[in-house]
Amino acid sequence: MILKNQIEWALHCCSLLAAVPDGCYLPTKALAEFHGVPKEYLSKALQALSQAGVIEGTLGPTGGYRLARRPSEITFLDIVEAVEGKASTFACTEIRKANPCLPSKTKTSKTCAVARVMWKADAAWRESLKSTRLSDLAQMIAEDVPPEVLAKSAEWVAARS
Amino acid sequence: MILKNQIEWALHCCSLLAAVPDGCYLPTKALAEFHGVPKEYLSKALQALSQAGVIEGTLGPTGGYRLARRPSEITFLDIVEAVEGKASTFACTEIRKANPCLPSKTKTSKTCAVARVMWKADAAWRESLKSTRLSDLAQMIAEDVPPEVLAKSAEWVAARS
DNA sequence: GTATTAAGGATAGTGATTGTCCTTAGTATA
DNA sequence: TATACTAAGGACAATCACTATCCTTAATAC
Ligand code: SF4
Ligand code: SF4
Repeated sequence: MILKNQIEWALHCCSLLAAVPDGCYLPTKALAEFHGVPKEYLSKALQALSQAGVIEGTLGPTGGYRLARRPSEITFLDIVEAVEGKASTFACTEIRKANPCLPSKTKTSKTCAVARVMWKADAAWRESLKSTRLSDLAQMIAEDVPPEVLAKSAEWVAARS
Repeated sequence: MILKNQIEWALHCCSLLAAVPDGCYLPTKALAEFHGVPKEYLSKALQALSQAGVIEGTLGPTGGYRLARRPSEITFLDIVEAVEGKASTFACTEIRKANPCLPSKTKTSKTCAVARVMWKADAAWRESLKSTRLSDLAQMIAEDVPPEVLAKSAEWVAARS
């Protein structure tokens, strides 16, 4: 079980979109080039983000994408769920129904204990993702990346917005 | 992204193995029949659990599996990691390396901020799984399932141990 | 009108999950 | 000792989700 690689792409793209000047848009082409990933496929992830209302796109030359909200109002969970979906990572196939000791007049009791525990863990994962915002990420990156690289990247983005 | 169905099987099997009388073993055949899943494939999950030291098997007639430790010393995490592996659910392909503004003399700084956040969420998920033990599950099930079904199941298991 | 863009449908290629079959070796019982 | 039963595990094939590419359509700026 592993998250799709689009998750990594989406997170990085949102991080980069946070550097786009106000009122401007950054096209898919630039995002794909910056990260060295296929433009066509990255487009699918961006479409998912757009549908989820995390980013918004506009057409034409000068078109592209920008964040739909301020970085402080976008969480990792928003991005992950846009690409990966909101469904729980644990799927229950109700194998308890096969229990030979279960009378056929099954009163379909509430969801079983196993599923409840797994769903609780899933919720803990999502809660953790929800606790980090895009603005927090920008701050972490600012501490990691040398200022000159950061400035150059911002310039690179601005030139294509 | 979704957990493999063997996770559900493994959890249920461990739950059932907790009902095996002391010194006895329950064979794969019985576990598969009880849950209505293919015996051959379930066997793979049980082998993984065995290798992880969660359960232990023995050969011959009267052979089968039993828990390797007391239910209070087996957590959901033990079972999930035995089947699903210990690797993080987030894989980083280092796409930041493609950044055109990054000088080639990359000093491979520490793992990036994005990965750190994702790994932290992964850790929260595992921590939640770790907090529930097999003995807790038995208690939850005892509250959910009618006593007569519970007794009949225990009888069913004992007859095949 | 032309160039550029997002949106999205259609369709392969790839790889992991799922499932089956078979062999090998250890164990209990008669 | 012979037999029946078991776990362990290797070798596949089938299925399905993920990855990737290509193409069409519609909106926008110039
Ligand atoms: S017992 Fe729980 S996890 Fe198992 S099949 Fe039933 S609902 Fe699903
Ligand atoms: S920035 Fe982090 S998540 Fe992105 S490629 Fe680099 S290490 Fe991986």
